[in-house]
Amino acid sequence: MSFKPVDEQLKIIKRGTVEIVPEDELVEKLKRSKKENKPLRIKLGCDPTRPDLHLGHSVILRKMRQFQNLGHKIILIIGDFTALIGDPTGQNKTRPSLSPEDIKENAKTYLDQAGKILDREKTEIVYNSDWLGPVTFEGVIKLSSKLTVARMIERDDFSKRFEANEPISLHEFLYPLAQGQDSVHLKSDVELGGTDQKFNLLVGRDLQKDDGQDPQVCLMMPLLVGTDGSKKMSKSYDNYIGISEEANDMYGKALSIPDDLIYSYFELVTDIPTDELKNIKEQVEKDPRNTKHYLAYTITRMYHGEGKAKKAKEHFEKTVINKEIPDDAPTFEFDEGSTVRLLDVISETGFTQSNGETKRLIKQGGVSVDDEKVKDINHEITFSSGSEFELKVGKRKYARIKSA
RNA sequence: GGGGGGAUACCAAAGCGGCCAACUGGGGCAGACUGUAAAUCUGUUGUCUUACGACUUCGCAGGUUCGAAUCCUGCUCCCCCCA
Repeated sequence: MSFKPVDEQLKIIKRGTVEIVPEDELVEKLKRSKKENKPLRIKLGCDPTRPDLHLGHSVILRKMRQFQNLGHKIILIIGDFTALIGDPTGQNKTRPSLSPEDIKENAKTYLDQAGKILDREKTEIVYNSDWLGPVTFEGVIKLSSKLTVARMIERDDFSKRFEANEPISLHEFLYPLAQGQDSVHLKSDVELGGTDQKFNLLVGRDLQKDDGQDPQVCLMMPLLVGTDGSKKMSKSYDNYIGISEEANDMYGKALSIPDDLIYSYFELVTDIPTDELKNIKEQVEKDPRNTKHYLAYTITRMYHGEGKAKKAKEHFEKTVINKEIPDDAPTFEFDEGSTVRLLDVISETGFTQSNGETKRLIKQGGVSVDDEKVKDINHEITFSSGSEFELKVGKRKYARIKSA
């Protein structure tokens, strides 16, 4: 196959990147690749501890996909061995080690999800236990002699934890070495990672040099800011949009991001052509509301297709903007002629955790029947022949209740 | 090896014999508002009960006491300092 001209490739590669270390080496690698008609080896390590991928992960996976589209070889490392350590990056706690069974299960889930973004056929998948597993204790000692303690503890992750009197296990120091050893083993040309991975990626360069290899180029992508608009997108902050989420949730969550994130979301997580991004920038200024709807639509479309994306848009307009009951609200039936307390009706729907919570909701005006707020916790509903009510509990829970 | 400090609800962190279901902040939930599921403001945040109230909860197991998250004993886990 023939590769695109280097400058064209570079333009695609650089979309959204924060830093390429060093950029001129990347250019050299691309030139050589084109000249020799040999794809670059692009490496991404993934940690099989959190099987729920979200848009934050998609930033890097999409970059991998772009390399793939340019004809390069992408290699996905399932960090089944490194997961035994747990990447300390960005952590304020030691991660628990996982059992081999968990890791296997998680890796599968990971691949299923990553397959929504990557071309699975053209992706090489490797497990780093294959080469890290057989390393002897002697090998570990030799490897660990290549990094100093000073260099390790100057890292933010560690120094903060150290100052806060939080535990740092010795084995966590081995993580960057293990990850770097992956690069040596795979002879990678480029490794991708978030900006928080810079240290780990650079260790890979050092180890490769030490091994006499042409060192990898490190390409850092920004950490996507979550829907709260401040912290990085992460499951533990609950500010994420999962790539396996329902279309409706995806749409709604995308719409909840602050306006000043609209552009970067277009740049980092959508397939909008790079040339169109300029227009998007103008649109955001002129009409943030509709541009954000377009963003929500685009994201939903990428993972669920046009049809579901349109429905999600309608669903949002119907329930949130017009505050109507959605078509797919569940139905609950009660005996004809019976009189049931609202409290028990809600309990029946399973919308709340306890009666205490239900009462609280009612008192606070969070429950309405047929569009009318009910604030009396003793309110009763009589089901006569053919009666049917629309019940709304909290912001987003709807049900139809009727007699049967 | 020696010395010191700590374990409290989803998280962080007060409380140190009754006034504690437990201050406060974050988070969550709800209301108002809004183009929005954002921001902001307000309320709320153990279980059961219409309510009075009852019950379970402060690392684990016992004990002292009319009464313990608070005192004592043992156990488990964690952090710091010195060596």
